[in-house]
This record gives sequence, C-alpha cells and structure tokens, in this order.
Amino acid sequence: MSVAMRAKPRVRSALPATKSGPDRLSPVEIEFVDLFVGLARSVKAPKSIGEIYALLFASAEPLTFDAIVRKLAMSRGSASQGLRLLRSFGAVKATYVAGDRRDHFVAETELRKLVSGFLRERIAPALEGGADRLGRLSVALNAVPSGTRRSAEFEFLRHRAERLQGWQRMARESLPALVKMLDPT
Amino acid sequence: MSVAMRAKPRVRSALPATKSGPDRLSPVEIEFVDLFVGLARSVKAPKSIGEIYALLFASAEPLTFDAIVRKLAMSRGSASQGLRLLRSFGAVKATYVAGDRRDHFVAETELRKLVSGFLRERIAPALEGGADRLGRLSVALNAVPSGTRRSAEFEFLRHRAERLQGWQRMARESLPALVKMLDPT
DNA sequence: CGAAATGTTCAACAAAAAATGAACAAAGTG
DNA sequence: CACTTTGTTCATTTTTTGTTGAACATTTCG
Repeated sequence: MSVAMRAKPRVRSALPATKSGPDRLSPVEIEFVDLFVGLARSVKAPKSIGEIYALLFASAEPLTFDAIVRKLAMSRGSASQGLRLLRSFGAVKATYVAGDRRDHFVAETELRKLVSGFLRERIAPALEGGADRLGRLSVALNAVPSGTRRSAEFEFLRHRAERLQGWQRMARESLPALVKMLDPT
Repeated sequence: MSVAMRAKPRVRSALPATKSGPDRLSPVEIEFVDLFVGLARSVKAPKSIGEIYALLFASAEPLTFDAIVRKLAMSRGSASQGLRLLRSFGAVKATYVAGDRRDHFVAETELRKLVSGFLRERIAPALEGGADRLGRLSVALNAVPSGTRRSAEFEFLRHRAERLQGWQRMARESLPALVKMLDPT
C-alpha cells in the first residue's frame, strides 16, 4: 500500500522513472547476463531472451518494461518480443503491483517449470508435426505400386517407418518422465 | 564381392556414376526427407543435415558421397560439412565397401545413440561452459565490497547463484538417466 | 476530450548462419 | 610421374533470423 500511496506524484516522466535503479549493470549482473546469454546461445535462442531473463533472474524485485529496456540498453521492440516469448515458455510472469499501471516482470526459477515450458512450446509441436508427416509417409508407402509390394526395398522402408513410430512412442513416454525427475527433490 | 568384381569398369566418369540409383528422389524418399527436415528445424539444425540423414535413413545400402550430392542436388561443400557434423554426433557412420575406394555412409538408427550423441556434442559443452561462468559469477560475488556483504540484496544474489548450481546438478544427473530410459526396451 | 504513459506491431536494416563452388589436398592408377 | 577420383576448405553469396525505431493502439488522468 505504501506503493499505492506514492503512486500520485506527477513528476515521474521528467526523471524519477530512472529512480528505480541505475541504468548501468553491476559487475555481478553482468556475470548473470553473460551466463544466460551463453545458455541462450546453446539452445539457439536469441541473445536478447538471455539478457532479459538474466536481468530478471538477478533481480529481487519485479522489473518494469521500461527498467528492462534501460538497463539492457535494448530496443523496445526486442524487449516486447523477448518478454512475450519468455512468457509463452512460462519463464517469466507478469505480477501485479498495487498503484502502478505498468507491467512488472519476475523470473520463474523452478527448473522443472522451465523445462516443461520448453517441452510444451518447442518439442511437443515438433512431435505433433512429426506425427502428421509420419501419417503422410504411410500414405506414400501404401501408394507404392502393388507389384513392388513384396520387394526387399519395400519391406525395408516399411521397417524404417516403424522405427520412426518407435521413436515417437519413446519421446512421448520419456519426456514427461524427465520432467518428473526434475521435481524439487 | 560382386561389388569388387564390377569395380573395374572404366566408363563411370562419363555417365554411369548415375547408375547406382536415379537422381530423382522417390515419393517415399521425399516424405522421409520432409519429415527429417522438419525434425532438423525443430532442433534448429541446418536443413541440409536433415536431408542427408533422411536419405541415409531411407536407404537400404550405404550411399557414397557422390550419391548423396546427386540425389539431394546439394553442393559438395554442404554435403561434406553436413556429413562431418552427422558423424560427430554418431548419427552417421562410414562403412567400408570392398573394392571401392569411396566412403560409404550409413545412418545410425538407434534412438539412444542419437540422443546420447546430441547430449555429448551439444549439451555437455554448454554445461561445461556454464560451470565456467558460474565460477566467474562466484568471483564477482566475492568481489562485492565487504560493507555490502550483509545486505538483503547480496543475500539474494548468493541465493540465486546457488539456484544455478542446483540446475547444473540436476542436468548432470537427469540427462544420463534420460539416455538410459531410451534403451531398446 | 486532449495529453501523457505504456506497450505492441511491423517495415527496414543489420547480423548471423548456411549454401555454394572453385581452389586445393590426398590417394590411388596406369 | 602425370592423371583421375574423391573429398575437404574456405572466401563469397544467399538466406534466415534478430534488432531497431517510428507509427500505432490502449489506457489513464486531469
């Protein structure tokens, strides 16, 4: 409520937005950013995503959109898109702060949630797409002229298609198991 | 040995290299390629990798470098680099074929091996790099002026750094477990 | 309502990644 | 050896992806 109380001041635009922390990253923050940018790279995600997440990860209080843009010296566009992606993964949540209209962002730090978001948004769709394509593959296989049906070649291809189905089954079974394994022990 | 026998023919360069299969992909092969290219995309790997692997996956016999280049209508450069990457992952092996000097490539189709190759080549290095950065993070944290050491902010950051170490431990433990889970049941 | 604050979208630009192909090495072959 | 086959390297081009910033909503406030 103290926040609600000081929400009135009409001076903010002139300067005090800058009040909630220096524009410059501290040495420790720099290390966090460096670490997460590397991590982002390794997953082939845009660097900006790593920067934003790192900043939030290293911040005790929720940060506003503007604070992120300023501290990371990043364009509004990137910040907006980056935050959207992070939210879609469940890696960042928007929190409500009384008396402040602006969004305030916080990092989700539970590994299990992060991984499960990643699986849900990136891997699951790929598996689904894979299922579709496997379907089409079957169709193509059945379209093979029936004269050729008994050839070794045909048998081989059928075999390989089955192997793919095995892969899919494995993925559908073991990925959720992996997530469970990550439970806060 | 039949291969060794017909290895002599001196006509090959003029045309018959094309002899070992049509340059055009069959409808079924096209489906395989389509499927694996999609898969490659989902892992953010170059499309050429998906094409090559698909072709080998769908081929009963080992294929030569040249056959790959021709059937996929791909540059030699791409094929060379793609094959190198695939081999580094253990996704493709070179087999010896008697009487033929050329390399012959085969796809590894055991999911467990593919995943473990992926972890070894892509994830493990990232984890190592992460460990390094975590080290530097600790250093930066210890470099904080001792006056500030007792602040809530400092405690928070220390906490977050520990959280990261927890992530690492989790990764080191559960990824190998995942691979085991993929064992040919 | 009009002005200010807060975000989002999207066309244009920049940077990064992948594909190409010609030059180069290596290893047979006659 | 000279010559061919086989494959790799790498500078260049092409394609893809990410970033920027200005225009455009939307909401709040006086």
